[in-house]
Amino acid sequence: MTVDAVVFGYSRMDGVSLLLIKRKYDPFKGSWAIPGGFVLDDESLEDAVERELQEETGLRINYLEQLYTFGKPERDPRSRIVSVAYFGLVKSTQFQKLRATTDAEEAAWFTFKKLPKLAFDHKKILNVSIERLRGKITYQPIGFELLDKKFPFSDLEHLYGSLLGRPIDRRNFKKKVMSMGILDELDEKAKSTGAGRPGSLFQFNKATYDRLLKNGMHFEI
Amino acid sequence: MTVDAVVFGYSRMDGVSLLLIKRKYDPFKGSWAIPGGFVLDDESLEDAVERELQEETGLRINYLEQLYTFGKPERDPRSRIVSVAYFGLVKSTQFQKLRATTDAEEAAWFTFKKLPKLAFDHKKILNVSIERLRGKITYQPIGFELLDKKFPFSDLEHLYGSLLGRPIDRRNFKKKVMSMGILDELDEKAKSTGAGRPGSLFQFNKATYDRLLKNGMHFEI
DNA sequence: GCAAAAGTGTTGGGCCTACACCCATGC
DNA sequence: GCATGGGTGTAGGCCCAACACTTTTGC
Repeated sequence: MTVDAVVFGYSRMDGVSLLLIKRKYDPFKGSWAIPGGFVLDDESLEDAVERELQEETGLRINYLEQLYTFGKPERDPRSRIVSVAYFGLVKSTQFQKLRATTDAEEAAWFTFKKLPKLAFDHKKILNVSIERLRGKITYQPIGFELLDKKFPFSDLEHLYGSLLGRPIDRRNFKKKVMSMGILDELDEKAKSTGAGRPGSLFQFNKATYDRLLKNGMHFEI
Repeated sequence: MTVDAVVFGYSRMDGVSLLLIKRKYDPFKGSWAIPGGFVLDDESLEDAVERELQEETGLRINYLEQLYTFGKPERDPRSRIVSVAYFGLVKSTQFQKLRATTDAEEAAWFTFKKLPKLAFDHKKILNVSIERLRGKITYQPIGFELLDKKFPFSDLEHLYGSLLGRPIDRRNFKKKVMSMGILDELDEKAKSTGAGRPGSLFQFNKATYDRLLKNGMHFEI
């Protein structure tokens, strides 16, 4: 029994990126792989994921959900190993921090366009994750988990645009999101990035979202 | 490592029902439980589910997908056992057939209103399944997997009505489903049930559905 | 003929899409 | 002042929800 964690991060520069580690031991020593490892006898699957991520990358994730369990008898060359894959998101602020420790020579972020070859069946696991992420952002407000606590509206727009792979109409998108009433507009402007007019900062209001959910509200982009 | 299979069936009489077995051995000997068992060393998780179902109930399922993996250390009193739960649907024709064999004294269908107390954490597994089923029928055409190959339109309507727990407008529902173009109307009438006018029979056209999917069609009820 | 279920259209309102110009800032 | 990105409103069309009477069958 192992757990693996497909962790996504986001930055305005690079768009959505994937967290990988370089394997320090055989099999696949030196290959890039999704972080993960064996589940201890007395820990839950979620605890195992968070422990492994902490050990291998030093990152603390912000959102975690179970993705899928991969159990083909031949998926690991050592022996029969079933892996429960999780799907995680980190806030943009955490995006830079990375620390290499005992189980991995290195950990790094990769954009989808510059992915290295992955160990085991991790490419397959990644594909399932990307599909899940793409699907899920349209009916659950998980996009906010990738942004800072306070963010300019254009960050959200760029995130959705890059994930959905199609241009988004700025006016319509903002109208739709704001009409849900789950974003608070702050009395604060983003600091200028050197070009263009700074926008207001926004903040996801989870309390309001939960309340609206209970009353039958339906998030959809 | 075990697998468990939450299997749903449907009949016009009883609505949606759940397949359970009576446990023949400890722990929970004599309790009703979701069918399942240990995964063999050289078989895939899916093969294990189908084998266990065949052994315990004699039923062959028509639709199977992975649901969730339950791995709390304390979920099984014997030892640390992680269970991959699957979610299955059987056609209405298969609904009656049941055979009790080696691992279970008995196997039977239960409606949600008459559920017995379940072994292990199976109640929790069931709840996740029901949620998945309710959610999924609105955006994937899995409802047809519960009906016969040929069915009167009202069966589909009753199925959706009972799963969604709200009345369905017959005219609007039929308009919507038929406009997707994934149902063929046959030159054949349902045999009379003793009351009311018999309706035409319909058949789900998977080939058409797959073709439309590729072209970006979006199933939604 | 009566009870039970199947079949069938229209309309009004709301929502979604398409679309372009001005504003604030840094250099 | 110019380049860059932020902010904003409207109109037309489409889709969806609401709604009731007639037809066929068994008894």
